[in-house]
Amino acid sequence: MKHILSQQFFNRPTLHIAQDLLGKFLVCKNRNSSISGMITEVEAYVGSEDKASHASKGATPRTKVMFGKPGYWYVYLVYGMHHCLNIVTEEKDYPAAILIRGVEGISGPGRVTKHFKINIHFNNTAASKKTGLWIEDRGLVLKPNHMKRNKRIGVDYAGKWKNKLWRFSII
DNA sequence: ACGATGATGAAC
DNA sequence: TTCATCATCGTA
Repeated sequence: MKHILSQQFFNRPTLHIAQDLLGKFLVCKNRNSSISGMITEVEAYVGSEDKASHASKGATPRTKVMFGKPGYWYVYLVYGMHHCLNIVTEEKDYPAAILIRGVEGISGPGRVTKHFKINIHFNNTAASKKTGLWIEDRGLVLKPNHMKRNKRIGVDYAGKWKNKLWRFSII
């Protein structure tokens, strides 16, 4: 009862996927090591209109991956120091992604990438066993009352979009 | 409360 | 080519 989330899993409405990702497991594997952890907090960025999303500026060299196929990683360097890991969602040409903000025992997107040793080289690669970084379902079922939704963090510049309750976490 | 630290995108 | 900005974190 353990399977890797497919590209089709990510070709759905982003807010649904975001909630579904809670309780799933992020796995990073190479020839020397294997690390995994339960996803506990995510944040959604949906569409070109979302001023909090990098995609609101259109497709640029950095953001074009958000306009690509679902199930691909979007990794970027923020504040010159920390990497952020996102999974691209929804059909090609519709820009959306979900930021992995926390896994069990690790809180904060910069800490997640540091712990999993995820850097820019994963950008625009598929979430799959082949690339060594994927998300899997281990049969864990969360009850709705064990989840909560809140405003996103670090997007105070985004006008009305800063108030969207698009951050989901396990209580 | 604030500095670190460098890529990014827009303006010039 | 310059410049402001930034989906953060550790230290104070």
